[in-house]
Amino acid sequence: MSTSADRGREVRFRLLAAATELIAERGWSAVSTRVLAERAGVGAGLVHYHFASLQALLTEAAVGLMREVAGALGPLLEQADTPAGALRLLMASLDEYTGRDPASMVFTETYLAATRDPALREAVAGVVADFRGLFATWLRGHDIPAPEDTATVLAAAVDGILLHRALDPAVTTGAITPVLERLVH
Amino acid sequence: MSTSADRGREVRFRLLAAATELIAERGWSAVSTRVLAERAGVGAGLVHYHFASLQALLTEAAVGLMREVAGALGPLLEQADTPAGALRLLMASLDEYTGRDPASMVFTETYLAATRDPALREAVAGVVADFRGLFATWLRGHDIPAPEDTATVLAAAVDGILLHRALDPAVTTGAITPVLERLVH
Amino acid sequence: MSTSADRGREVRFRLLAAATELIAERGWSAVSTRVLAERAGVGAGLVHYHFASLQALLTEAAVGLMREVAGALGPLLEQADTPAGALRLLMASLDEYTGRDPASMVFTETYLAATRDPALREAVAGVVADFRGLFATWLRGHDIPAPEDTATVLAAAVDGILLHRALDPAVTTGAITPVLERLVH
Amino acid sequence: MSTSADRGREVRFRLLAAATELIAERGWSAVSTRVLAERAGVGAGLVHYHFASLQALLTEAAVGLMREVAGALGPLLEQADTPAGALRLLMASLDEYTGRDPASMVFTETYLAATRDPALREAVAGVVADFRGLFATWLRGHDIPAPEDTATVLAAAVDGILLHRALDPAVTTGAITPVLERLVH
DNA sequence: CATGAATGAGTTTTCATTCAT
DNA sequence: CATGAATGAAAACTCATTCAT
Repeated sequence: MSTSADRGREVRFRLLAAATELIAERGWSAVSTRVLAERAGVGAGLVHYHFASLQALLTEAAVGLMREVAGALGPLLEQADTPAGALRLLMASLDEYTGRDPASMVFTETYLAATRDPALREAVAGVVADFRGLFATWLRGHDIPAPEDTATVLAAAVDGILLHRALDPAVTTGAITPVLERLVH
Repeated sequence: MSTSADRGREVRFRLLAAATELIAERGWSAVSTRVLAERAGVGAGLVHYHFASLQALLTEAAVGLMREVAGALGPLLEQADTPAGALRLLMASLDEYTGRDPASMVFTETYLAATRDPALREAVAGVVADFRGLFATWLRGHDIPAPEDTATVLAAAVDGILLHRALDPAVTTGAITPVLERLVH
Repeated sequence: MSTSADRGREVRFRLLAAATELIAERGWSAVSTRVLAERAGVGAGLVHYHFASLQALLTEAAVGLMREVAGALGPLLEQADTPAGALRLLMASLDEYTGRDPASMVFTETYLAATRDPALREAVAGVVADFRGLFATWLRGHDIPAPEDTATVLAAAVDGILLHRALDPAVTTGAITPVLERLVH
Repeated sequence: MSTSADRGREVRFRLLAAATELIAERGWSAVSTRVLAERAGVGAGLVHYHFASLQALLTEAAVGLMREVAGALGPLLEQADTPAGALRLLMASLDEYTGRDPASMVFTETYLAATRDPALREAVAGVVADFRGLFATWLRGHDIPAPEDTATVLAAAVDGILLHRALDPAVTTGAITPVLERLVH
């Protein structure tokens, strides 16, 4: 019933949520403590009360979101019978992401920020490795040659597609899926 | 003979060169006029003398570099006989880019900056469209089905690979090329 | 038996000990409640529970240490037979202080802080007056002319030496003692 | 006639003057950019335009003042015929400093700050070494035994006296001079 | 007696841009 | 064509203190 600790948790949560929104809207390096606190509806001083630094807060928020999104691959693969089916399910789920939606933007922003922050890079690399590993295991179980490398290409293609779709909405899964299916025959 | 105008051109050029370096090193939004002028070896006031704004300078520099790099596709395709051969040449040229080198960084930085700057987006979209168009035409001439969409996938894959390779150097063209060849039989 | 009150005393003591450490390490005005509580191993809120203000805590800690150090003069003088002997004992005890050790730093930090805090100044002036008075009485008993003023000069010299020794370790008691002996024949 | 550069020099000068005032009034670590700019009557942004950091500005100001004050020893010694005479002149000039006046405060504040800033320490140590060296040379020329060590003691005594006089105005040169004369017989 | 979340003003520093020369 | 001083807002971060629990 300790309302004090509860309020603390609530504030932390709101800050993390505001962080993902703002990374998407303004870009990683344009998220300021001021706007962050304002968006979260808390006092500006609380940012550094709950987090060691702004970077630490952004990192926790971004990696959390990435893990959540990438974690959807597991259930998705369980529903698939054939590689082509899995690919179609993956592409279907990709339709939720326009390349300019919050989640897509956070992915790319974080990839880029990771280039300049070793701690962040390690965390992000972990998420990507998990995604690739899970996919590769499934592909091997379905007799796809070079399953590791195929997973690597598919993971990269997914992010590349989001990157390009942010510039050009004509990059649709409808057009792309038939081409990508060639990868899993 | 107009030494004065020549010096002006020289300063402009040096500023543009410094801009691409710094976008790569520090990230698009962390390039400041002071550092820019220092790197170019000119007075700080000159930035706004030669360019309307810092953003305008960054845009001109980044798009210029992108056009230059993407323009290498033409000569490359002229050397190729078969689609698989073209892919191998493309991958070979990709080995120059580690994902963390200046050119790669400028590409990703600019993709992201373009998300938030309409003028920049249009310019970048143009570069990408040219790349895709050139590639698609070539693929059509070599009887690849769905040449446009194949070019789209390949262009996206290339950028996705650079993005992932920045995080994990194990993403090598050696591993990836055989998989990508499936896209072009 | 009152464990609760005992714990309170213990916390007070730990805070005071942490305060002298931190005044020495960081300087009087750079001691913050957060670091203080951390060093003492107690919650941050306790600082203001046990002390009226941070300044009050620092004052109590610093003056306590000064009184302790200055109080060593009494026993020292009891061991001395001649003025020169007393001086040599004083200089020998001065060798414990390098000018950059915790006690020396607290002395100088507190002298300076006292300049701007009347309550602190009074307390510090009392400590110095006691030191001078004790020394002067002893000097008078040993037929040194102008015992008060001699004590004043010696007390000032001691602090001046610590101040200079912090900058230049070559200011050793070995070199200085023969000169200071001239003050007491 | 370049008013622009002149104004720059003027601003630099005013900032340095304001710095010594404020170090004396508030203490080294309590001088903030805001108050500094306000006192100097310039915009707050100018502090970091003209100086690399606040510490650099404080250092330049303090060391400049110390050199100026310590430099007065030379002319003073030229006026003196005997060691006792030199001491009396030194003490007379010391009467300008009450221990709580700007110059005295800057000296002690800077000694203390030098403890925690290597660059500052070196600069301050240089000033003190010059003072001691000049004095020692003069003492040697007047047949004082152990001239170096005597100069060391006198320099330390002078600063110690200022330190104690800040706490207790009763520490007058009138009382002290006769005692110190014993050092130069 | 103790906790730790919250506050709001404070800190140094960096910035793009303007403008007089 | 070029300089560099100036501006004013914004950045991240720290702080002593209060207070509900």
